[in-house]
Amino acid sequence: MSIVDRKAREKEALKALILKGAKKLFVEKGIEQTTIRNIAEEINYSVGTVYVYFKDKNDILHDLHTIGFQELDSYFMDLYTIEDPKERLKKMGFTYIKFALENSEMYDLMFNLKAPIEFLKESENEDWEEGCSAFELVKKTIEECINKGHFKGHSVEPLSFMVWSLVHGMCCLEIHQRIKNVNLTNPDTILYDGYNEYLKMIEKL
Amino acid sequence: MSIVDRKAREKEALKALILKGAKKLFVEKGIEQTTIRNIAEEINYSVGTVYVYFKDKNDILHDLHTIGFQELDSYFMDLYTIEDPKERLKKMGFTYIKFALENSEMYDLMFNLKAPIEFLKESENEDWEEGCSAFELVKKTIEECINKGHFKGHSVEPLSFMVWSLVHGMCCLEIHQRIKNVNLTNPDTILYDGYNEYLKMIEKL
DNA sequence: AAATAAAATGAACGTCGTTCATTTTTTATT
DNA sequence: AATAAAAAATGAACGACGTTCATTTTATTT
Repeated sequence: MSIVDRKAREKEALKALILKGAKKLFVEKGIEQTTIRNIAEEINYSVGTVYVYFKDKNDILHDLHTIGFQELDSYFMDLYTIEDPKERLKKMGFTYIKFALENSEMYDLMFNLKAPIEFLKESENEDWEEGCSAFELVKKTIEECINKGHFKGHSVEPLSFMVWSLVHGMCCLEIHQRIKNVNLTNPDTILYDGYNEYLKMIEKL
Repeated sequence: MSIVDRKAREKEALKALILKGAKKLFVEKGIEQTTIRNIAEEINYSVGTVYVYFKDKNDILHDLHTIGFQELDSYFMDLYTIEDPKERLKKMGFTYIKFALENSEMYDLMFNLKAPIEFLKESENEDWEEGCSAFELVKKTIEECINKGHFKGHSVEPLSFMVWSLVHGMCCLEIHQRIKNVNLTNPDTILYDGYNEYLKMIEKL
């Protein structure tokens, strides 16, 4: 079975190569501007080959969105050492924003674009695993806070949704260039200033 | 000059007709799925005619995004009768979410899509007027709250940005189908529940 | 009625995602 | 080692996209 195994490995390797090339172009020139032909050319394969390994463009985008969540997880790694849940929640917001700014195309793909969700529907997949586990992390942290006596009068899920929305909203306004085009007294620090308001808010909850 | 005037009126009328047809199709089948050919067919004109009245697709999208802000303004009308600024801020969040849910394609165009911002850049326009005046409304309301003694320790602009981000984030997660695909105990009421957390938070600030 | 100006047209261009008959390469059999 | 069978890779071709512009149609002026 060694040949069969090698074939399987090679298939995986080429699939990974396509994804690697796609991601490079996404970061370089944006998702919208990246075509299947670009990707094929980037890795020196024909257009048809891409379609041997991926059903369609949504398939590629879905796989890349999964990779994005793995990268977000790696950003979150440092958080696990923080004992105090409230401190962890604060830092989580910072890390989340940091990820979004440093990987804006991937962030858009993960949380805004239709492609990954459409792919889930087409493949009749149960639910959005990547989003689920990410949200679980927020919920778990907030639940710990509540267990420690914080956030009196709040419910875990709705509050988690609100906190997620808050940082997500800041990231979206930033990467979609909606805040730098609004007249601000300090446009360069607004994200940092907004995050500080978030910290103050957490303390008051 | 009556003929010149009539010609000008007719030009405006046809431009409005194109925008009307475009908006109808946007709502019906989504912005991504709407083509210039569709729009031309919808209003019984040729493709070329659309390009006589609009520079390109971004031009149409920018004009529609402006119309969207006018519609958002009409949603906000009721708010002006509310004397208490904190009450107004609360209702503003509700109205904002209501608009986003009832006009999700327009909302996406106004606050997420690249087209309107790209059009601004190409036309070397000063800044994003529509976004500015909308943000001014939030800032003004929050400033009134601060003047009345609320939100101690917070600054107007950063807090305005945070509040905007909060409701914007909830709207984005909803219209991009990211919350209904996350395992929730009450997926149907999460937006309402999240908004209630927002109300509680406002009270604690 | 003829000449001029303005408006509308749709064929054509290059590019997109996608398909699939064909070719090339690899593996299995004799 | 030669041949047959299977697997992998290919790229021309299709329909649709945004966009352009020489041409035709309509409206206005002379």
